[in-house]
Amino acid sequence: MVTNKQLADLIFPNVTETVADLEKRYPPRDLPSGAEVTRFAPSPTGFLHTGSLFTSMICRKVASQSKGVFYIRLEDTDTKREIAGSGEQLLKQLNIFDVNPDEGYLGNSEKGNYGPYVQSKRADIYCIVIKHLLEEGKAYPCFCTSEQLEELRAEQEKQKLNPGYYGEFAKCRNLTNEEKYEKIKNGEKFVIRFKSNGNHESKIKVTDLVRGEFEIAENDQDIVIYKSDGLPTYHFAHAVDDHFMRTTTVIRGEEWVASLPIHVELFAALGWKAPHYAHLPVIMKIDEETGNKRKLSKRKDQEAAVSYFIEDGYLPKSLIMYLMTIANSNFEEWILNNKFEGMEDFVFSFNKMNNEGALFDMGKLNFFARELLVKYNKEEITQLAESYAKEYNQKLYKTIQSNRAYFADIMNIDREKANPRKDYEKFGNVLDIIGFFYEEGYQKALQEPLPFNEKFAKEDLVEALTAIKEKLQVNQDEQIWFNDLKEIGASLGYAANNKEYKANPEAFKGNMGDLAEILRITLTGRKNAPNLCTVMYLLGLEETHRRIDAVISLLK
RNA sequence: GGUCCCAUGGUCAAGAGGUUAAGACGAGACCCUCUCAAGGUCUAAUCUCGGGUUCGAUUCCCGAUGGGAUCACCA
Repeated sequence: MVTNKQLADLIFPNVTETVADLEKRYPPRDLPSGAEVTRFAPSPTGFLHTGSLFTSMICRKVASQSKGVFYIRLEDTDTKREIAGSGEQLLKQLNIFDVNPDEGYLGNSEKGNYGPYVQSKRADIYCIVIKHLLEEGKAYPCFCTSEQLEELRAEQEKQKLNPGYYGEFAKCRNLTNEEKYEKIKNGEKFVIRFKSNGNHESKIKVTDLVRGEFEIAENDQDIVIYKSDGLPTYHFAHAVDDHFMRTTTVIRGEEWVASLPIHVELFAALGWKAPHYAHLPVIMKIDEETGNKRKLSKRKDQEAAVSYFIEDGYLPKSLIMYLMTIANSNFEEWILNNKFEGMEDFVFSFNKMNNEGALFDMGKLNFFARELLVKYNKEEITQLAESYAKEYNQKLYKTIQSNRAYFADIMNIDREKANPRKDYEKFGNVLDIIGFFYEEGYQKALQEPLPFNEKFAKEDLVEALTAIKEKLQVNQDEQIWFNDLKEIGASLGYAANNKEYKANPEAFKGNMGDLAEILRITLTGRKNAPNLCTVMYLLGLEETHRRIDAVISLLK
């Protein structure tokens, strides 16, 4: 007769510690009442996903506002999918968004008394708990091969039964201890399964901080908790880690709702109190092919990777701000009332969260991004652009370096005034906007046909430009400058007074708008630009004349 | 397909058994104006459908439809 204990000893001969020892090693946290312990638990399988940023941002917020703890745990139990270095990468990107852990995995090191915070280093802990389950007869080794499991699945599908390893289909469940003992002795490969007592026909009530209370079928699957590679599966690691790390609130993606019954049963079998759960909606996007909503996909959507926003020169805070509007429906009004400042004072609450996945709205992100960028003064915005460019945009960096003061002046156009321009939402496209200030961008514009108004003959254009070149001075004062231009215009037959022009357009060559447009196109190559007085001032008289000459010769 | 969740303008959404059904982004118009941006004023645009309960339903209930999530020795 082989007892559970003997079987457990055979499987884990070196495990001597007990669950009680673990309880002692990881005592309840000493925190003020109401403090929440949250965690972000990524797998090191790639770069930070926008949805993960969303989740971790909320974890950070919930812990902070309750004076609790937010920690990071690396879930690296899937050795096949692991990408080297991505754990560090994740951490670095979180840091860019100011989502920093209080404890846990920190790359090369870790901090806190509830570690290790990397699952692959916790094998001994999982084994202690599994051994305990084995001894209690709540888990058992399973020797089924993947082929056998596939066959089983195929058969179940044929019979339209729920697929999986449960009830009568859980063959290894019925093996006697002697048989199990024998197989293990013979070196047969095995996994360890949790023995479920659940009934798929009955329902359990679960409570979710976002979704409220709802019913869901009990788990009846004998899920794998210990893989043949000696590492635990997610479900088991979740129960063990979040128990011993004393997590109070598990905040994770909606994709986990379906496995909640497993987790509930696991916690109950272990005799532990389950944490609170908050399952967050997924951020979506309309699929161009099907027209349906779908999860933001790293492969298809650039905005699924936070690196996209970083590399395109968005202020990290603007993404966070936008994400917060998805997180809490009352945030947007709040932040508007607070003039886009003091986000950390906003009180997040789960019941202000919609449990439907929102469509990612680039337009709204851009709105926040512009509002944020407009707050910086000349030196700050230049500094920001410079440090972005240095790391992510060499072309912009060279442009800035060629004449930093000039770049600063350009960025400062109509900036330090009551109603500043809001030209930029990110630094990735500033060169598209201000390129004409530079020789390269200007030359590029000259390659295209210049968009002069067709009502003017070439001779008119040359005449106007010649007069401007002769008489118009650079001036910082917009009024003086514009009066000068008016005078020139009047002498050429352009109406200085628009009402007069409108009353009798035939009497004039055009109005001041027409004349200004001729100059504008000449200096910038385009019909839209910041006010011409400033453009001319920044370009300088010499460059202005050079450009006028260039266009005149182009016209001839 | 089974199970769970969800359904208000283009998007994010507030809302209550009786409302002129908020607000924000976006769009359009006008004003300002050397163009653009900004700013100001204004406009258009929403309760998926069918039953039931009720004096009255967009709101509560049921069903349909649609959408989302999930069904691994992945997390």
